[in-house]
Amino acid sequence: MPRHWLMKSEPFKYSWDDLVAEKEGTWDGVRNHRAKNNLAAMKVGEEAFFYHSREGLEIVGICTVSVAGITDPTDPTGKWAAVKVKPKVKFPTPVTLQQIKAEPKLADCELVRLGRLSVAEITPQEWKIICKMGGV
DNA sequence: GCCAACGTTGGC
DNA sequence: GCCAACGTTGGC
Repeated sequence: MPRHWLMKSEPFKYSWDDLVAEKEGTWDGVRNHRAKNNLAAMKVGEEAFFYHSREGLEIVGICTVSVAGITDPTDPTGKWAAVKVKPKVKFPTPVTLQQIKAEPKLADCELVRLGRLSVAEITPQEWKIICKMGGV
């Protein structure tokens, strides 16, 4: 059973459009153990929402894990994990944080509960609801 | 090994 | 720009 994820990025650092332009992006720079555990658990082919934090505050699309279980190239100690992702689809309607908080079924997802977690897991039910809200 | 102080993240 | 939440650090 593939798991689902949500990855946060600040759009002025690395946005959805940047990922699309690059075709494949390395998700690195994570320095939080819980986020790292999520990164390390990802498998090739699993899908993740791409969320814009600080600015936008919305899920803008879905990306697919293309390379899993690599060590973070930006980390000199080699202790942190990273993955590579490819853009899959852009949401016709981005799903905002307000919408997620307003939906009782989504109100206790990791994204809302652990606001500062940069890589969160999404349950299959939450995944379906958010896809529908995004118009996919 | 505990806990207070401090730094960082991210929503508002 | 502020502040709450959380992680990390360092003194004891």
